[in-house]
Amino acid sequence: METENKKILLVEDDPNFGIVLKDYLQMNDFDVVLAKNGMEGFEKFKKDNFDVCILDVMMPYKDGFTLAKEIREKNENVPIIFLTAKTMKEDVLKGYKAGADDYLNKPFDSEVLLMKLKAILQRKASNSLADSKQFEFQIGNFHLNSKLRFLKYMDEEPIKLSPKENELLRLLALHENDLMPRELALTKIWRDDNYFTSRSMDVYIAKLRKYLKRDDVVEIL
Amino acid sequence: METENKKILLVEDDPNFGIVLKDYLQMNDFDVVLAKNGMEGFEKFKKDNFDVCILDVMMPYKDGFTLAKEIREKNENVPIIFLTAKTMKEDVLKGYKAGADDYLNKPFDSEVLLMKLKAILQRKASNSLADSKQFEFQIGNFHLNSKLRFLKYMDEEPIKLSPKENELLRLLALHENDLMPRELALTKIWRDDNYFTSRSMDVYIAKLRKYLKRDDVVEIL
DNA sequence: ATTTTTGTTAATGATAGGTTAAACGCCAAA
DNA sequence: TTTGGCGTTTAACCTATCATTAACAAAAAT
Repeated sequence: METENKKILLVEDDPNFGIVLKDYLQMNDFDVVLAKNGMEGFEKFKKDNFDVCILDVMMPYKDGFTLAKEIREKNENVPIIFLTAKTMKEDVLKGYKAGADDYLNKPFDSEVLLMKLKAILQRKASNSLADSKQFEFQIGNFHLNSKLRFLKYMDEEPIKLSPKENELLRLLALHENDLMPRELALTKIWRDDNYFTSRSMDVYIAKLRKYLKRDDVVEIL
Repeated sequence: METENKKILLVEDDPNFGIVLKDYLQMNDFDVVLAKNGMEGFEKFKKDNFDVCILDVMMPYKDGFTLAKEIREKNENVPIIFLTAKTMKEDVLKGYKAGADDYLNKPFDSEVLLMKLKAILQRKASNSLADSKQFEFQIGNFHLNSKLRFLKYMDEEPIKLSPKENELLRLLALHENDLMPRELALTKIWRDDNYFTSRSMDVYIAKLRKYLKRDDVVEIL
C-alpha cells in the first residue's frame, strides 16, 4: 500500500523510554522524529510538517507546556498529546489550556496510545479538505488536472498520468517560466536524492517531454 | 448575542452521581439531559440533538459500548466520552473501536471533565463543515436513497443495499466527479485503515460496480 | 580526450487493486 | 440447540500499472 505514513514529533527527555516508544510507533507505521528536549523539539517542529505531536511534560530547560504554546503559535491545528508523569490535576488543566488534544498518564499502555492516535488522526482526516493548494494548471494548450491526474490537449482525449508523472508535472507547472532545481523535485517527490532516484526522474522527464512535444513548451533544468 | 448553550446527553445509572454531575455541568452553562440507562439514553438521543454524549460504561441492560454503537449508527459525528470504572485496557480499546472521542477513569476531577468538554467542542466547532446531511442522490440513471438503503435504476425494482454498501456508495456520491481518497472511506466507514479493511473495501467496490454497470458511471481511484 | 552528466527506450519486478469464492460471525426462526 | 440467511471479512488468484533499473546514445564538462 502506498499511503503516506503519518509523521509524529515525539519529545521525550528520557532517552531509553524515548527510543523504545519511537521504535514501537515506527513498528506501527508511523514516521517518528525524536527530540530530547523542548528546544530541540521546537527546532525540529519548525523544520518539518507533523501530523501529531507527543510531548513529555517534565523536561529540563523547556517543559512540555511552554513548548506546546510555541507550537500553537506556529500551528494552531496540529494535535498535541501530553505525557504526564502522574495524575496531577494542575498539569492536566494546564495542558488543556495550552491547547492539548489529549493527555496520557505514565505509565500508559502502548496500545491505548495507538488508539488515541488513530482516533485523533481520524478526526483530523475527516476535516482536512481545506489545504487550499493548486491542482489545476493551464500549460500552453494543455490542461492539467492534478487531482484526477488528467492531462488534456485541446479537446482530445485526456491522458491519464501516473502518480509520479503527475507530481512532477505539477511541480514543474508551479515553477512555470522559472527553473526548478533538480534537488527540489528529488527531495519533494522522491524524498531522497541519490544516483538512482535521479536517474529515475530523468526517465520521467523524458516521458513528460513526449506528452508535451505537440506544443512549444519546454522544460529546462 | 447570547450564545446557545451546548447540549449534553449524560447516561449514568447511579442516580446520586448522575444528579450531582448533571447539576455541576448545568452550573457551567451546559444543557444536560440525564438518562438512567442505555435504553432510555438511546430514546432521548433520538428525540433530540446533542453536542456531546457522556456515557457510563457499566450499566444494566445496555452497556455504554452498545449504546455508543447505536448512537454512531444514527450520527457518526457526535463526540462520545466514556466514563470507565477504572483503567481497564480492554474497555478503553473497545471504547475507541466503538467510536469514542475520549474516556475518563472514575473517579475523575470535575474540572478535568470540563476541560475535556471544552477541548472537544472547540475541535468540533472548527470543523463543523463535516457532516453533510444529504441522503438522496441521482447517479446517472440511478437513484440512491441512502436513508432507506435503496438503489433504484430507472423504474425497476429497487435493490436493497447492505449497510456498508450503502455508506460507501453514499460517500462516493458525495464526491461525484472527484476522487475520494481511500483512507477517507476507510477511516469514516471502517474506522480503521489496515490491510484487511482495505481489502474488504475493495470487495465492496466490486459489488457496487456490479450494481452500477448498467450505466456509464465509473468509479475511479 | 575522457569522464560525467543527461536523454531515451526497453526490460524487469513489485504491488495495489480487481474479482470470485469460501469462511466467518451474528441473529433469529424453527 | 440447531439451522439457515445475511452481511462482512478473509483468502486466493490474477491483472495491469508503474517505479525502478539497465543499457546505450548524446551532449557537456573537465
